[in-house]
Amino acid sequence: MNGQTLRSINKPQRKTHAQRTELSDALMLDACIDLIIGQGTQDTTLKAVGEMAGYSRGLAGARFKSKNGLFCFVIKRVADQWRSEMQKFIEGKIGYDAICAAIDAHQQFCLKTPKSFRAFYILWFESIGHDSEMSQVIVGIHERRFSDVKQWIDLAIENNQLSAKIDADSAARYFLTSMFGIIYQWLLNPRLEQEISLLHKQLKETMRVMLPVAQ
Amino acid sequence: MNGQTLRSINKPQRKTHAQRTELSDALMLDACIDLIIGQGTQDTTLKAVGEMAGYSRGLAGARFKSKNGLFCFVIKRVADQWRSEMQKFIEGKIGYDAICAAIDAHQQFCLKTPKSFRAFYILWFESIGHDSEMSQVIVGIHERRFSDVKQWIDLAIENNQLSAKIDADSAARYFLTSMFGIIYQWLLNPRLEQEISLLHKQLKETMRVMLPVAQ
DNA sequence: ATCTAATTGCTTGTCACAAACAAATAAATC
DNA sequence: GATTTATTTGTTTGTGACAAGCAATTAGAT
Repeated sequence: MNGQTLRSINKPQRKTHAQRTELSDALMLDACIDLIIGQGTQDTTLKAVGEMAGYSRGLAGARFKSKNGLFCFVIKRVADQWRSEMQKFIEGKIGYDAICAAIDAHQQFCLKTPKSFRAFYILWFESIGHDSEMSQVIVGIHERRFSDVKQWIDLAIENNQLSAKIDADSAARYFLTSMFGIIYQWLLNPRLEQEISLLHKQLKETMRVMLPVAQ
Repeated sequence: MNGQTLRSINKPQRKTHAQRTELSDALMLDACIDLIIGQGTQDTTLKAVGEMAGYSRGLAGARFKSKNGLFCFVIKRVADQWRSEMQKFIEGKIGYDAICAAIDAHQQFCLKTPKSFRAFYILWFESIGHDSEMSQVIVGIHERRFSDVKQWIDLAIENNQLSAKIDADSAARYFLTSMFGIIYQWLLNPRLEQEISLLHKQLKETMRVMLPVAQ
């Protein structure tokens, strides 16, 4: 972005409707992430999001129907964006390699600390307390991730890289569970970089034990 | 409780001031937990808590100053209650035994699913999104737990039960991190009892590897 | 191409309701 | 009986939600 945030760019005239919504969506996404990080979800208001994005107090509400709707939008957008970043780390890897790559990717994200990553997981963990649409979105993403990881393991077993005795289901679940534990620690105190990096390393070792090679 | 909830017991007359607040505190605690479980924290209002406890709409606010204040109270109360329950499982155990006992205790709680346990962790994870007093309380409890676990390990090393090479700090951190991962999974879907029980078992095995015996 | 009608983005006005606080009442303590 | 403490009631402020209106873009007809 070169120091210049999206928000500060003046919008030229004559836009198509699609461009208009695309722009305002992006600006409000940006504003919402900043607000969540800066003052928490509780104090992030629809009004503030709209105005910080350079629009009226009402736009965020009109676009997303509700505060939960806005947060759902944020989660979906960041999840998509994040998933495609993740693909670069994984490439064609499977089995233990893929898992290590996923761990590395996450660690990179934690260190770089893009605001969106942090806001995403704040919303993620918070959704536990609201029985809203957001929970559904979260559950969806969660299942998608689970089947990704499971497939990495299954493929490696088929490929004879990993032992056929492995229970891919429970290994995948254990992996995701541990990852969420680590992410929670990072949310709690992102400054403990060394400790978080060690946790990632320890998880790799655990997964190595849990995923013995064939024979 | 014998089917009869605290809330339904008629309060006899003439109580001391201490008894009065103790009673209303308990009733509101109970009501708040039920509301959190039933409709999430968002829709749990101070008014509803007061009235469900059998008082006026204003009492919860007057007693706890704010919604966050109420939630802090709930967290502190349940944490204390839960910690003393935990002590029964631990008794004098140290080292790996103590950790296994703690895992067993948690699993018991997950299975029995007392409402307070669930409400507690909902508030716990949710506090991540609010930069309020609650975060401080959570961090405090977290540090207390950490030093407990660390001490179990340190004592066992001093006692020559566990290898002196162990880094108690990082082992304790890894343990707590994994536990939170499991608890999050349980919050997400408490019905997966078998899977959760397996996760606990797997964590025991990991900790066994991470805590080698002396020699 | 150009004018008009319909659609869509965005703004403003308003209502309901919860949090927060002030002030009043009821009960216990001294 | 005076004072303190628990509980209730009254009021303010601000947010979410929605309805109605305005402004810009799009589509259709001539």
